[in-house]
Amino acid sequence: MKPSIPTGTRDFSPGDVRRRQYILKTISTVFELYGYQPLETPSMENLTTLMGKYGDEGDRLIFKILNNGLNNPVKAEKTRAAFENVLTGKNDPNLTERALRYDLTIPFARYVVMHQNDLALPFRRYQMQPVWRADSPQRGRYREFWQCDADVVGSNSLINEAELLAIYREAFNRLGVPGIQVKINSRKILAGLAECCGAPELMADITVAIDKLDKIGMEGVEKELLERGLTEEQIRFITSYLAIKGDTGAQLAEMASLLAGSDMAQRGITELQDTIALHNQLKNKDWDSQLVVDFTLARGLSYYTGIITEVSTTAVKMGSIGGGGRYDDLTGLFGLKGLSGVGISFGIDRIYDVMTELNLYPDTLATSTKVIFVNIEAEAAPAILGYVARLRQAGIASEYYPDKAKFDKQMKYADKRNIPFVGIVGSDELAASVITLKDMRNGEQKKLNAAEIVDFLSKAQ
RNA sequence: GAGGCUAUAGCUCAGUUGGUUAGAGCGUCGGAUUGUGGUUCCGAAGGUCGCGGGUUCGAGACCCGUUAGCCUCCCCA
Repeated sequence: MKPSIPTGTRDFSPGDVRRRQYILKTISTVFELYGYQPLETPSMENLTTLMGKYGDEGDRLIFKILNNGLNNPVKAEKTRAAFENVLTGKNDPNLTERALRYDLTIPFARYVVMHQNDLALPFRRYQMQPVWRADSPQRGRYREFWQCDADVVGSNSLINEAELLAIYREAFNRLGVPGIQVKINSRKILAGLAECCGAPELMADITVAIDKLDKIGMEGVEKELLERGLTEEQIRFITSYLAIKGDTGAQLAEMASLLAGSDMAQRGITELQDTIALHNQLKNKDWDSQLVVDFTLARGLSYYTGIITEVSTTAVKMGSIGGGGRYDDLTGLFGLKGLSGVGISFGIDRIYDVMTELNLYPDTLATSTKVIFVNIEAEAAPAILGYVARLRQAGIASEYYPDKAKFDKQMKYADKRNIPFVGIVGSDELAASVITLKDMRNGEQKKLNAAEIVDFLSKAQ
């Protein structure tokens, strides 16, 4: 049988894992700097927790888990009825009642409601775990991928928004990803647009269409709006909305006058202005990313209500590598009303792909073991095991090639593993109680005793 | 859900209008070299040409079906 892995998943070899851990470590360090605490939730949730939270398309993409014990003859009738139910496109708990998590936000909301009595609000948490989507894979899209979320619940302050934007910029600055654009918009402005053109019920259709502006152009957007049931007059209004350009201040002022008829939109504009002003107090001059207002930014998830944000890079052709926003009543879905939240997410797999394509990792990630002792003289085993024990005690990663093999083969092994030093203890060295230490990068060799080798390798790069 | 492309050695791929026994590079193993890696040189192993059917004297190639993978749209990180 030819081994394979499911579509849209991948193996990560040792070097890959080091690169991914570097990304995760960099981001978690920034999260911690901003006071966020780690959280983990189960890979699977009850299906009822997830269904209906991500829109129709989202529901379709949830990976469901088949119940165990379906072959139980006692339940055969129920199971058959459940299967009929599923054939009509519904879910049935007699067939499936659990699913793999689709994102980290809904499980977090579920967690907050379940642990509300133990939490000190406002509660800031970060979470770095895989999520699963039953989507058909393509470039930058996987069925299993990692997200890295930071959310805060129990605070309405825009300081949170301003800080989360700062987290994006700080993290991508530390990772050294070029061409980063952090785009922001407000759901309230989008709602105001729908309101002002007299089609509040078509807000979703309008946002989906205008979100594609940079992809399909103004004509494409107009065509799509028409198909989605907007009138010519409404489309003209949306066109004038999309035509607003210039620097941030001017754009916001112009938008305020265009959407003068909507209180909702005015609130959204004020929130954007305030968020940017707060962010400007926090920002670091060294960050070379851009914070840009983008009125076409929509974002799919239906639960957002305030500021929304999305991150992309101009350096590589790739979809968004992060996104987030405010959701006023997320926990309300689970019975806890009046708790507002705001959060962001880093798409680790896309960030990893971008950084791999641009080769943005520090060289130091490659090294692991510092010295390997070759196995050429069986009698030397006790002495060498003593050496590696001392080296490890001193914090130096050391190995002893476990099998007696040809010298040549062991040297090739050390070379392939990129191990910088090789320790040689044959009969001569054993008799003299020394180690011949070879630096694989320049070929130089020297004889050291046990104390000297610990000292030397502690200092050696 | 709609459309396009691909499937040949462990990996990446070549294979001429259909013509003898299926090719390369990389990797693996052995040797040059039983106490010295990277660079060389020699040799070896490794194939149901995705699967099933059809056309043909003859199919890796052409046709039909099927499965899987990749890509685009939709949507998303």
